[in-house]
Amino acid sequence: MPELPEVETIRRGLEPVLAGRRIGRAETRSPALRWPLPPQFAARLGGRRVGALGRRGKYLLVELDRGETLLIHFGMSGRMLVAEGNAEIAAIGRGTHHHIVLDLAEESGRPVARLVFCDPRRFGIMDLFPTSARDEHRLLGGLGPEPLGNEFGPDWLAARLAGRRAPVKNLLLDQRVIAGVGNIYASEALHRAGIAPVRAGGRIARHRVGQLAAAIRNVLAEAIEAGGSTLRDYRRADGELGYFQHHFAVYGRAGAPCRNPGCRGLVRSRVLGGRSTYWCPACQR
DNA sequence: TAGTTCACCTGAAAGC
DNA sequence: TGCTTTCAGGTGAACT
Repeated sequence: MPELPEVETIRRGLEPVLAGRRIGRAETRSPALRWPLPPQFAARLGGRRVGALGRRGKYLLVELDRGETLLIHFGMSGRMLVAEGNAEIAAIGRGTHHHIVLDLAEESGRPVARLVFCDPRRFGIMDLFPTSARDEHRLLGGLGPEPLGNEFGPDWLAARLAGRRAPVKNLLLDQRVIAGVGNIYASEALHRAGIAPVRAGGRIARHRVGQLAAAIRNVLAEAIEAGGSTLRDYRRADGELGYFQHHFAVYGRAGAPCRNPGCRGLVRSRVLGGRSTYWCPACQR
C-alpha cells in the first residue's frame, strides 16, 4: 500500500484538482472494497463542495461541506486516477478495477475533471463520517502520533517500546505506536538506525531509540521530498512515478551489498510477522 | 494482555 | 509458449 509518503504525495497532487470544486456526479461501480461502502454512498457525495485535503497516517481525509469528511485508505494497490479535459474524461473510469468515479465541476456546473479510485486487490477503504466525530472514528481514534509531527519523538517511542518483547519491526508497523509507517519504511528506518528488526522492542538502549525516532522522521521526509515510492501498483496522483525506490538501502535488495560506507555485509531477508523484512546483519544489531 | 497467524482479492513474476 | 504456483506495500479478527 501507499505508506505515509505516498499518501502525502497523493494528497498534494489531488489538492489543486479537488479543493474548492463541487462533486457533480458520483458513481460506485463495485460497492465491495475491503468493507461495504456506507449506505447511499454515491448519492451522498453528489453535489457536495470539497474543502481542504488532509491526511492522518495512511488515511486521506477529504473535507466536504455540510460537516462531513470522506475517508480514503488505499489498501495495498489503491490509486487515484485524474483526468482533465473532455477527451481524457471520456476515456477514463470504465476499467475493470475502477470502483468509484467522481466527476468534478466548477460552480457553474461545467465539468472540469474526473477522479477514479482504482484498486485491483480491493483492500482499499472509503467511508463518510461527521467531521466533528473524527477522533471517535473507529479507524482514526486509536492511531498513534504523526511521525513528522511534534508529538512523536524519542520519548514517545521509548515509552511505547518499553517492556515489549515483540520484534521492533513488528511494533513499528503497529499503527497505534506510530501512524503511517509501513513495511518498506520500517525496514529502511531500522537500517539507518543500525538496529536489527528482530530485536525485542524493549531491549533497545535509550540512545538508540532516539536514533530510531530520528531515522523514521528522516526516511519519511526524504521519501515525501522524492515524491513517494513506486513498486508494482503505486503511482502519484498525477500519474508520474515517485523516485524514492531508487534510494532503498535494504528493501527488496536481498543478497546485494549493504550500502553503508565501509560495510561489507550482504542484505538478508526473512519473513517477520508475516511480512518480508530486509536488513544487513553486519551493521544492524 | 501481548504476540502470532490467517484471510481478504487480484495481478505479476517465477517456476516448470 | 502456456499453465501453475507463489508472493505482494495493510489491517482486523481469531487464535495461542
